Amino acid sequence: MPELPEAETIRRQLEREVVGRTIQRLEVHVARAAREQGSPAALRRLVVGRRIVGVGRRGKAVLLHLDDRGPVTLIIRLGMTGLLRLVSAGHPPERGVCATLELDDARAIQFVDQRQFGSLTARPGHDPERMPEFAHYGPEPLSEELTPEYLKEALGRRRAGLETVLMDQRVIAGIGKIYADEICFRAGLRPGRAARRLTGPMRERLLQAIREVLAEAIAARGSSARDETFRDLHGRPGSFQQRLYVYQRAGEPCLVCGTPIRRTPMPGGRGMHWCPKCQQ
DNA sequence: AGTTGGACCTGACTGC
DNA sequence: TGCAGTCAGGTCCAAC
Repeated sequence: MPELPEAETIRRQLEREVVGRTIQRLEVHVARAAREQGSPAALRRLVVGRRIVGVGRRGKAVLLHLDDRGPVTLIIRLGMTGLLRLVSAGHPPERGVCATLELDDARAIQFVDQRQFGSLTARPGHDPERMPEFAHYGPEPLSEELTPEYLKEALGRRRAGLETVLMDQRVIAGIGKIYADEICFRAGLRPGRAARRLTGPMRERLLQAIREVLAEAIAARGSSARDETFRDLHGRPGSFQQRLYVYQRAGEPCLVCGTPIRRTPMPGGRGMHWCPKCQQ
């Protein structure tokens, strides 16, 4: 599932490849991909003919900033299985391709999304903070806005478990299942521990773990774990799956102490992976 | 307000 | 071999 590191990997690659190009055509192969916009035609009207002037990211979403005048942003939400692929024009839309953005240089960006949880939405302006999608989003985890004081405030009133809170985009934007598991491990904290029961030193460890894990995962161009379909813009897998300590490792020995990794359900039935010896 | 559970989706896997 | 059931978990929504 594409989370912040995967979205950032795609953002960096798009920035190198497509800034300056104009969107000549937009083919929507699966109408559901434009559901947030209302219709494929409405989406087409807003993006076709506009030039890509920058590529951004907010949380797990990739942002294509279009036009200097009459600014529009194409918000690409990857959902569970979404990815972008840069292909040559005329490349046939294979199974799973939901939309094709044809550029003016005989190339195209394909939006591939098996499970169709992702979406494409165009909004006026370039500032994500003014878009309804991100109105409730918490700070970017790698920005200076994420401070020990903020964490104390944000975790302090939450009765829920730490992992649940880490995955709440209102608290911090961009963390999903894989990195929530890994951050908890790196911080030495059990994912089920009540968020508001963290001490000051624990929050310090948590903050450091968030920054380290996400930065390392970006450097590794994301994770393509066991049942992860993630591929970057050029179709290559990431490599962070080789450095996962707990995610999807239930029953296997902890890489630090050898204790079998445990999997326990969190509210909603999803599993948290953790080491009973390394995590308090 | 915070929390929980279900719905949306499809492919991979499991068990009979 | 086939087929029903289960799991995966990002995000939104309804209900407690």
